Amino acid sequence: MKIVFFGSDDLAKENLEALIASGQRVVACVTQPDRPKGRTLQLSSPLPKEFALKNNIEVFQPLDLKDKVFLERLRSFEADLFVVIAYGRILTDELLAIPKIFSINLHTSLLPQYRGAAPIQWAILNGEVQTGVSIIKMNAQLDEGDVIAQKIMTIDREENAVSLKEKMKNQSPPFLLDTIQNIERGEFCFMKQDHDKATFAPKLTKEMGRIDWTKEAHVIHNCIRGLVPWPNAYTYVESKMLKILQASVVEMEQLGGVPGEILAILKDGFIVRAGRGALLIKKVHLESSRLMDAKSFISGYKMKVGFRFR
RNA sequence: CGCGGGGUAGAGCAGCCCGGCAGCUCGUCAGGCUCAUAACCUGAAGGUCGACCGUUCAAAUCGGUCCCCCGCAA
Repeated sequence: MKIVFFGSDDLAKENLEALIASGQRVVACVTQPDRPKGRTLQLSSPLPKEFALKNNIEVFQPLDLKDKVFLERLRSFEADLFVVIAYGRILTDELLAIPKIFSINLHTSLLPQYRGAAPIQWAILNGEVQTGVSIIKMNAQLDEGDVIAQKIMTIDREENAVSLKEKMKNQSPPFLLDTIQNIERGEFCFMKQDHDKATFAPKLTKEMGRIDWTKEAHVIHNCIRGLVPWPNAYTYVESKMLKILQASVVEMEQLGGVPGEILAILKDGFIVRAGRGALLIKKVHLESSRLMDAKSFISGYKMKVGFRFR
């Protein structure tokens, strides 16, 4: 099939790669404009762009999706299908109407749950034990289109947003290819989403990462797991921000101390009291320093039992 | 010219302001104590103080140039 691909991140790039490898005719790739990135503010390209160019696929990075010239160029490909994965913008009806069959979107949740920008992270933040990927027929409303296929995936107890996304990068391409083949053969149906059951996964914010040590240990743990690699769960050591990148919930019967206090220092980390339960902190990243294991942090900064994080 | 922190033993840091013996916690190795141990005691190994240039009797420390890492902001 003739496909126009829309996507901007690493998950998109994996799927684009799989589409091309499978022999589908990807005729164009639409992605976000290059943006300044990093400390040096150097312009950087979305991952799918690089990949598309290497494969001699025409790349579009429109600022305005209603731009007449852009729309005309897209029409001129006479594509069968638009495939949209983490493109980062809502497509208009006019755009969605261009392909001969329709436009599909691969979304990283079991819709109607977790519509929006950060479904992977929110599933973990809420302590879900399963999530998945959905392929829907797109309409102009955000993640509301009819479901064509879904794949369920489990979330392990120690899974974090990075490892879960990695799983999806591995498992979504075959799922996407199968689904496209089914569409090609006409072997598919639409399942309406139950809009009453819809939940939302809005963009993450920096503030969400601030650890409230009076919360239950597993809630803080979900925050640590769900907010990597950005914005991360963090607390403060005096005036310096300390990101906590990896931890596990510790079952302890009797807890002394107050929330945020270091209760013990062990070989593989240190234990901090939460509102209920405690956490074994394993990996941290102190402001201005680099990522380090918790034991190194304790060694270098002379942390002692009884120290209290704020 | 966006703001800021940093590079010192295998890891993490102090020392720099005010130049004068290379330090701390952890790890490693050897030995001791112990019913035992991740605890405790004794000892040891391990360094181009990011690189180069300059100042000085003397530079981790002062001045200059460059390289690399990180946080914020975007």
